[in-house]
Amino acid sequence: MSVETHPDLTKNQALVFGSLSDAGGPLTAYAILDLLRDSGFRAPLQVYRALDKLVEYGMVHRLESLNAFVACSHKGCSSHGTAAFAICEKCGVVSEFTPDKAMSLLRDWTKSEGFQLSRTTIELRGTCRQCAVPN
Amino acid sequence: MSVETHPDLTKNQALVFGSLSDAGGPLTAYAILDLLRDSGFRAPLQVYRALDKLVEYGMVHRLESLNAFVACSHKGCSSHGTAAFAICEKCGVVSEFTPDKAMSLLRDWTKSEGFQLSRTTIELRGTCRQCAVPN
DNA sequence: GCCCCGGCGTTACGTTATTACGTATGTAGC
DNA sequence: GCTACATACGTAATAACGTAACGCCGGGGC
Repeated sequence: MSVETHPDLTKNQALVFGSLSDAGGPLTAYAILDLLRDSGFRAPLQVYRALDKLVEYGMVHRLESLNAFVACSHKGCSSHGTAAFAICEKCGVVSEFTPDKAMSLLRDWTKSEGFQLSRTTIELRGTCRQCAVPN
Repeated sequence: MSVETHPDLTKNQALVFGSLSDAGGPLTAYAILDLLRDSGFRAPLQVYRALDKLVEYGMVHRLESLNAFVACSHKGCSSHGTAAFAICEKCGVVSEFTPDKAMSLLRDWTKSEGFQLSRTTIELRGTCRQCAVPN
């Protein structure tokens, strides 16, 4: 169904990724830990180690302003640019998108400054269309 | 020397802002607490309360990816757009800039989605010109 | 067999942030 | 003056987030 996209996951990595996929939204590391207690998880480090790898593989993103993690919304997580996130402060829904043009402008700035970019965080906080009171 | 820019700060707010200004770079809340023990600070909450106000006034920015705070680099903190930050992972230097064009594109996205934007986080991690090995 | 390495499990600890409660001070209305 | 209210403050306790250090295990290369 999905193209081959990631280096085979270990059991723990698969469990953590499964939790995030099933959740369909952001989870904190400790929330994941609680979800996986029945699967044998006992300590935060088990979660963090798996998350580190999943982030490295690009299958999971870290939301810095939430101290939480979310499964990448791209099917199969094939190659794609830097992700940005819109986070609704009312309902908690997170929308991922790929602001290529904006990134290009940010990269222009880094080039002019001689700054070697390794990672970009773009997070928008606000209210989603559903939650914006319509009347 | 500086134009009138902020609603008079309370003693604690002034102390915290002074610490950040003097530091010339990011500090964590607990680092500020340690700096201000001699001034009578005893508990984290004293720092966090002051920081909340300073951020609200736009005089201090929170760096989400660092869990730290930095004084706004605009003199007098007069009106300005959303700030972005380039953080050198080698030397820790933080450069603030105002990516108006990129923000405009991000706002285009929010408008098309009906997302009401309240706050934007843009943080670039990488290596600054000084720290990039030149040979 | 032997070594190395990546992943794993566990304990303990460090760091960051908040909840809850009570006190002090200023100001507006009466 | 007095009350009512809002804002700031002080303190203690605790919650939430993240990491260091240790040792074990299993698989691959030689």
